[in-house]
Amino acid sequence: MPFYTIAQAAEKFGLTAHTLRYYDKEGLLPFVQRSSGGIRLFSDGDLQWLALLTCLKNTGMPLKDIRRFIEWIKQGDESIPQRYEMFLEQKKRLQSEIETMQLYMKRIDFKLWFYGEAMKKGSLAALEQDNAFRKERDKRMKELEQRPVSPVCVKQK
Amino acid sequence: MPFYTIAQAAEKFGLTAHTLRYYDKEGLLPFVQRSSGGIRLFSDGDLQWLALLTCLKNTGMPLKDIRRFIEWIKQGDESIPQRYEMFLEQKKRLQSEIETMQLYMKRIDFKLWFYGEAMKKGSLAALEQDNAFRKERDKRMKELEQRPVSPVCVKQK
DNA sequence: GTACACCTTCGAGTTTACTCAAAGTCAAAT
DNA sequence: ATTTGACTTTGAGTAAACTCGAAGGTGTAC
Repeated sequence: MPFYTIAQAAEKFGLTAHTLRYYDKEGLLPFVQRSSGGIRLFSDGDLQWLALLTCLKNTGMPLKDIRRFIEWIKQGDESIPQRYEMFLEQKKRLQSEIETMQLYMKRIDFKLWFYGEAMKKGSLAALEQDNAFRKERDKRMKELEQRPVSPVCVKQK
Repeated sequence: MPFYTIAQAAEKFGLTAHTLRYYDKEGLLPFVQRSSGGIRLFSDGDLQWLALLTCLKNTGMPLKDIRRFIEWIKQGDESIPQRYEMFLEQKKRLQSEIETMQLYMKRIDFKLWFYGEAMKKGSLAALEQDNAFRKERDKRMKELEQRPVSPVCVKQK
């Protein structure tokens, strides 16, 4: 089966048909064909493109930068260095994002430990009585970085 | 020095004073004291709280969920299990986020390799001529996962 | 004592990426 | 042939998190 409907394509990437039509309107799906009746036909190549699109979008690239990338593709070979550069930047951004996420993970693990101890004791006041706990807590807190979070790009759902 | 101004506090977390005032208005800074003249005084404890706030926010928690967490804190000991549960969920979410980011990294590395090869050859048409390249490309493309993009929460900047 | 940066509140505006409603069209099944 | 349900377009509306401007108070340096 060579083609997918908009709903099938959307489903494969956790999007809605609405969203794909929006992307199309915004010029982000430049290669999708139409049937004689005007219905969008998503080929395997289009799904590959969608995989790349969602990769870029979900790693923090704004839709307008993706549009610029499409312009570069349309320009052909002369824009290859710009495209390389773009992916290099995106890699850097993603690397620093992952590192930041790992620091956040440590903070969340700390709170899990903290509330786990609190549940054992039954109350926060009781925890504060415990010298051994306070010492351990201070030690663990010191290991948490207080970092000035650079261009972080995680969004709320 | 026991207190920081709003601008100093903002700077430590890569925010603006405007944003901190917005957070305060939204009830997200419930413990910040004021001077006799009404000026916000950020203590070390407040900075700790800001570190946690930015951690939760930047790992995808909406401000309204953070507000709910504040309500739990105000309720005292009886809400400790809910708070533990909240951090457990946040940990799961962050883990899956990091895994997804690592998959995206593979896709970006693939494109870097691809455009790197293209730059060596000088044109995409020339690349397509090269049997060895096509074989290697197909092999690498097969290793890219096409799907697992569940509740991803990275945002554009 | 006045300049000046920084603080205040309030409320309106912006950005980004959707998200949906309405009204109509297409294609397969009965 | 009609019905069903997924598809189409246009254009308006929404949500979240800021972001800014206006008008005015505060406090320290010269």
